[in-house]
Amino acid sequence: MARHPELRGKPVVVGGAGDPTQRAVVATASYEARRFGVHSGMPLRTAARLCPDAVFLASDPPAYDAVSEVVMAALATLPVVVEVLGWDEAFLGTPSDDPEALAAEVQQVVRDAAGLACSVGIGDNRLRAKIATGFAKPAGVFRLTKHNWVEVMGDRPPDALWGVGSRTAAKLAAMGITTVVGLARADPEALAARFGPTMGPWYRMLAFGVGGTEVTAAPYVRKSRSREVTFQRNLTRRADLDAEIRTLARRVADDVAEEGRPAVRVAVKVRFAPFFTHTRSVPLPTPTSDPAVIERAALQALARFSLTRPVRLLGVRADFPAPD
DNA sequence: TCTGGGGTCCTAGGACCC
DNA sequence: TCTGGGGTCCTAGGACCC
Repeated sequence: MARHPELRGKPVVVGGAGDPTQRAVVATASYEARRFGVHSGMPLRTAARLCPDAVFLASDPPAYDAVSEVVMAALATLPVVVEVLGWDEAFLGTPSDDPEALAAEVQQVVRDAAGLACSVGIGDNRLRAKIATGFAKPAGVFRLTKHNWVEVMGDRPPDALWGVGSRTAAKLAAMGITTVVGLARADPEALAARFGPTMGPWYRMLAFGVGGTEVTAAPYVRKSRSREVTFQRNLTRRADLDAEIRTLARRVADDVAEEGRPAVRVAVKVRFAPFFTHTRSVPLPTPTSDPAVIERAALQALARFSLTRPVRLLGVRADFPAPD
């Protein structure tokens, strides 16, 4: 909307190359488009069917990188600890007697710096602040704390919680758990038996609204770098697969070099038609950033697959050593 | 001819060791 | 003529998030 004011008020869908006949998904959509049922993650093709009059725009990551930097730099001028979460989100950590006033200040600072509106969620921990942000949209402010947690969240489905997705929600439903309150009252032993000793009890804690409060400005240390590509037409020839893996491996090697730390493992991801995804990985004999070694390892990993079905996606990932 | 790209974390099974 | 118990490491897959 900032780049194309003439599109304000119209249904706009952003994703892929902006061509709804291609294999790609919706990155984001204007509220006008959402009214037709369009949402993030939906195939562009489907979006075009639901909303044929929508304007389709290509995703432009370099532009979002640049604007994101402007926004995050603006947030850094505030008397808070800023923890960046991605292109368009950050935790701001601070005690405050008047968080709504601070939220208004945040919105003003972002508007001045980037000409963008934003939503602010206020919470007494990270989980509640994060969930509150959803209720603040569009461009509003919402406060979620222990005082209104049950009232706001109690009757909602468990996947309203940050960390519970559709798969877990379905498993919970099969156990008879269909609300946040129901999850809070669930038997921890039963949850541990179903989801493991870490995840089971953790889901129940989420239902109580329990979450960490620390916000850190410590620099982000990546644990892996990866590149992947979905082909517009499935690949079947082995020579084509090898060539694509070489290209991806070289891009990953560039990323590893940029990281300034050697990689210890290389993994290859293959998505077969219609949609089965498998991975194979090989440890590197010694930590390295050498593009030739990374490329050879990727080809080795690819060779471990039985490549009989058509391939719709290939990916290469390099892992960095785990911290001591 | 539905289903992106870039990440993180947890789980489970097998190998291996004492 | 039946094959323990405990531990660690490696690997692949699943789930989730932006």
